[in-house]
Parts: sequence; structure tokens; C-alpha cells
Amino acid sequence: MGRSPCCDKIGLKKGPWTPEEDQKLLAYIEEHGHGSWRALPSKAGLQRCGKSCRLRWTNYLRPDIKRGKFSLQEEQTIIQLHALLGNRWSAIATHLPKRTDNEIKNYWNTHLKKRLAKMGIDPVTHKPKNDAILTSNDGESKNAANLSHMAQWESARLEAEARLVRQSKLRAGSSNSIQAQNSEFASTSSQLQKPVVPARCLDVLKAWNGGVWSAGGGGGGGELGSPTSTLSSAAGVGESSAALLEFVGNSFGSCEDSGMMKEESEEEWKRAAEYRSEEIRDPIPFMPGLQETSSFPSEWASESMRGNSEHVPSGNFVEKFTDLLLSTSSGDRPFSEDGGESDNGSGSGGGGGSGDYYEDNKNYWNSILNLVNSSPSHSPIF
DNA sequence: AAGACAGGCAACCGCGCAATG
DNA sequence: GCATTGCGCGGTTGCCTGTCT
Repeated sequence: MGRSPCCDKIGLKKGPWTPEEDQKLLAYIEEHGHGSWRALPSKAGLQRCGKSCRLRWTNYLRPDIKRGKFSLQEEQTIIQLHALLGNRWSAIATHLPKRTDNEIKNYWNTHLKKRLAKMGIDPVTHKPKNDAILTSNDGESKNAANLSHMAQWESARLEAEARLVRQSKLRAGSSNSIQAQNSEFASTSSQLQKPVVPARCLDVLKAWNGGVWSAGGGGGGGELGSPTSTLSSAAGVGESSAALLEFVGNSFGSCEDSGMMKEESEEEWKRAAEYRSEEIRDPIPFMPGLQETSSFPSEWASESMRGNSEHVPSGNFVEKFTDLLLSTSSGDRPFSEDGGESDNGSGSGGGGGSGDYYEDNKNYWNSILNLVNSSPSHSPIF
């Protein structure tokens, strides 16, 4: 509908960019910024469509792009976020400073997807391929439902962040100052694609670890052994709910700050495998600590609760999340019914109930991390 | 050495959404 | 409210390069 042609105009060049074209584009953007991609090519003297220019800029020429191999933690971030968000590469990219969605997408398709497949993990569902046999329909649906809740929440948050970026860009864009634009590229250009808020990583999983995994009481939580997860059944209420509340708006140091960009990779996988193989005692070290708390902007929930991914089945997450918070604050334990009597975290020994519900999910994520991290470092996969 | 094959990645394409007139 | 425009996203393609035979 009403869509004007873009790259099919006669006379527009397609295909690989030449250094001369790159130079023209760079020079123009450095001098003028990119106000309108559509108008840019002619102004810059390029026989390209605006879309092609934008792509070239965002995926290749932008000064804040990190190229080269992905670090172990970047890989883990991608895998885990993909488990939550599905093929929402732009959302995943917001958690990986200096990486473009296209790069992440390519890396997933060419490396990580195959790696997971070889490890027996379905790269779409992030579950072991024989999981369907091992898991009852009921348990699976619980896993899916809970994951979907988290994913929807993350989706909403990311989109809200994106809105903030757009708004801030609009504000910034109201000034035609070249310096302003240039300084923006230089200092915060990654924020052109990312939220204004500090880069985050693994919010959901962090909350998952802090709020859900640790909530198994003295049993499962104790098994995990996190300093933050030594919850008595009484204190656990407050702490786990606090973790969830922190998760609502948490903002912690960027992945980069937390050592995200360590050079990779074999050694890191090896170290991680060693570490993880000792004991899955505390997922938290993979996730920077919870630090900041902010309020829950209602607008986050106002849109984008649409189920836009097969990973994110539709459902009224906000409602349930609110219920969760309410029940938490009212003293009910949302995560565990069985207090400290669960087994060593490996199974759903106790009967039924929400204890099993979250235990299943904990085990699910444990299995992902286990499978990823415990793969032999000498494996051809790696 | 050369052809075949596979993997990796840059770029293209089409769609959806938001903004605007 | 509708048409149009512009941008961003995700899927896909095709070229380039490295490896194998």
C-alpha cells in the first residue's frame, strides 16, 4: 500500500560497496549527519538507495561497531536471550554493545544454531531434542508459559526502551547541529540503536536466577548456593520479591563494563566448562549483580504484549505479573510452596504445586547452561 | 594445481509500524 | 480516517574465501 519503490529505481547501484562509496557516505554523515536516508544518497553523490546507505552505515561504517570474534559471554548472552526473545535480533543486539543485529543474526545462523543442534538442543525451542519425551505435557506447558511471561516482559521493556531512544533522537534531531550529531556518534552512537538507559544484559535471566531459582527455599535455593539465594522460607518472600522488583526496572553495568568484551574463546569456554562442571552452584556470577531499581512504567505494558514470536505465546503477562507481585507482597510465596523441603534441585520430587512449576523452569535453565558450558572444550563443536 | 564444496558474511528484499499530511 | 512516506526489522540471497578431494 502506498509504498514507493526504493532500490528498484533505474540507475541505482546494488551489490558490494566500494571504498569510494564508503568514503563518500562516511564523509557526508560526518559532516551533515543522516537526517533523511531517502535524500541522503543524492546529496552525498551516491548512486544508491537510502535504504542501502542506512544498512551500510548501521552494519558496517558506524564508528562504534566492534567487529571480530564474539566472546564467550557474548555467545552466552546471545544464546540465552534467543531462548527468551526468539529471533528478535534487534532486541538481542541492545544487550550486546557494539554489535549489530545483522552481525548477531549471522553469527547465530552460522555458528550458534549449529552448535546447539550438535549438542542436541533444539535451537528454536532451546530445549533438548528429547525433552518432549522426558517432560510431561503439563510440565512443558508450565515451562513454556513461564518463559513466555518473562519473554513478554522483556519484549515490552525493550520496546519501551526503543521508544525512549526514538524520543531522545527526536529531541536531539531537532537540532541540526553537526557537532551535536557528530558528538552523538562519537560518544553515544551505540545508543542510536540501543536504549538511552545503560546497556544491560540478561535482565530476565538475572531475575530468573535471583528471583526464581533462589526461591526454592532451603532446598533448591540452597543447592544453588548463591550468597543472594540463601533464603529462608520467611526471608525468601521479601528477597525474592525484591529481586523481581529489581528485575522490573533493573539497570546495571553494561556488559562491556562487566568484562563482556573479553577476547575469546576456546580458553573461555574451557574455563567456563570447568567452572560450571564443578557445580552449578550459583548462576549469578554469570550475571552482574542487581543494583538499581526503578519504577514500572505503565506504558511498558500498554503495548507490545502481542505475541510476536513463537517463543512468546500470547497471554496476559502483565496481569499475571501483577498477581505475582500482589501475592508476593501479601505474603504468599509465589515461587515455592514446599519451602525448604525440596530435594537437591535436580528434580521435582515434591508433589505438584507451584514448587514444581518453578523447579521445572529452574531445571530447564540449568540444563541449558549445563549443556552449553559442559561441552568438552576439545569438542569439534567448539 | 584445479575443481568442487561448504561456510561465513555483506547486502538485498519485503513487510510492518509509526509518523505525517 | 485514509493515503503516503520513511524507517527498522527479520528472512533470505548470493558472493567471496577457505578447505577438501
